Parts: sequence; C-alpha cells; structure tokens
Amino acid sequence: MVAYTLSDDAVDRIFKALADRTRRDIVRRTLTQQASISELAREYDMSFAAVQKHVAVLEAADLVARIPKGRERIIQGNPEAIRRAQQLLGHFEEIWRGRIDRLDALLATDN
Amino acid sequence: MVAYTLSDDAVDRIFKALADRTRRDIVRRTLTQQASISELAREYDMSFAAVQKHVAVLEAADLVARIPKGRERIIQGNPEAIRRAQQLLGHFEEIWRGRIDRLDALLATDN
DNA sequence: AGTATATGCAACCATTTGGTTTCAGATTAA
DNA sequence: TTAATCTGAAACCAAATGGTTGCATATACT
Repeated sequence: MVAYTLSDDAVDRIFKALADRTRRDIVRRTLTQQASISELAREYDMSFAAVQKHVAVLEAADLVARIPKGRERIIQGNPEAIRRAQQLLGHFEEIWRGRIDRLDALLATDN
Repeated sequence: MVAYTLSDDAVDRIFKALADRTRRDIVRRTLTQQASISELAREYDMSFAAVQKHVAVLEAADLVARIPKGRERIIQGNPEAIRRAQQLLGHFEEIWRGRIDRLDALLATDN
C-alpha cells in the first residue's frame, strides 16, 4: 500500500469541496461517466461559469481530473481521492477506539 | 442496523464542519476525552468566543454533543456521526464500482 | 455577600464563497 | 472563411465564514 501524507490544507480542500451538493453530484456523475464541462453545466440550474468554478474547486481537491480533448475538457471523478477521504474518517474511528491518540501519527503512515 | 436518511442539508453541514482544522481537532480530542469549552479554548490560539462558535458548528452537524454540567458545557465527540460520514463516502465508492447508479437510492436504505 | 469563572449572544469586520454577466481565445463544423 | 461551440478569466455582488470585543447571565468559591 502507498503511504499518503495529506496536509491540513489538503484535507481542508477535500472536505470543503464535498460540502456542496452540486459538487457532490458532479463527483457522483463523473465517477461512472466522464463528461465535458458543458455537458455537466446542462444538468444544473446555474450558469456555465458557475459549474466551471465548481469543477475548479473539485480539481484543486484532486477529487476530479480535467482531461483536455480537443476544445473540450473531460471531467473524470477520482475514486482514489474518495478512498483517501474515507480513510481520514477511518482514522477518527481508530482514535475513538483508542488504538492511536494522535491523528497526525497516522496521516504519514502506511495502511 | 438502523436506516439513516441524511438530507442534503445535513450532509452539507457535516462536510462543512469537517472542513476546518480547528474543528477536526476538537472532534479528535473529544472523541477520547470530554472537555469543557473553556478547556478546549485554552488549546487554541484564538478567543473563547471563536472556539464557542466552532463547537456550535460541530453541534449543528451532530459531530459533538454539548452536555450541561453545572456552569460548564461538556463537549463529547460523536463516533456514530463520523461513521455516518464515512458511509456517505462509501456510497460514492459503490457508485464507482457500478453497484448503484444513484446516491439517493442508498441514502434512505439499510446497510 | 461578594468575587471569580463559564457560557451565551450581539455587533462588528475582513475574507471567502457561490453566483452572475461579459468578453476573449481555441477548436470544430459548414 | 465564416459561424458555432467550448473553455477561461475578469469584474462584480450578496451572503456566509471565521475571527474579534463587549456585555449579560449563571454557577461556584471564599
């Protein structure tokens, strides 16, 4: 297994990105089916620019990738990032179970 | 197992609450050791009122409970809420694996 | 009773967030 | 070549966020 070291900033970005229902929906969609930003924008009741900004927030958190293809940018959800976020929460549970007492002791460790 | 139905608002609150390092630290601490708001406030380089507000955000997301005890309010982390958040992310993984195609189809279901 | 401590809450402030409209550049299609 | 489409980026705006100080109230201590 790979060792992940997520900075506080990175964790902030991940949870902040997931704290918006439009962005969660974009992740959900693009996990199973890639889509261009235009295609995504048609699904929501907001401007293209607004959707574009949501995608930028998701990309900054590494929750999606933006793959150039001609004049389009194909958006693809990143299941690995979701798994990392899930592991972060798993660490809280381990703390609760008393297995470890400091979160940062685990963030830089294999699992 | 109990069936959880988390509204979009509730999910927003949970991830928003987790998107701040001070609040994550409060959850971490209070999962293993209860503390009054004053005790928590002494741990951070900000005012009592600021910590009080962070605790309010966590309580609104049900990530901690505020238990009155004399003039104090004892803060206790809620491991069940963490587990629910983890399950939310688990649903994304299930979507990715193609087991389900709509997140809301699972949110109102046993697991 | 009087003092110290713990909390709650309001007012205020700067920055961030989530939306908008507008314009420019790149790519594709006719 | 010309027109249509897709993206990027800037300027702007209202509301939310994360901090502050100040004050009131409740409880505990001497």
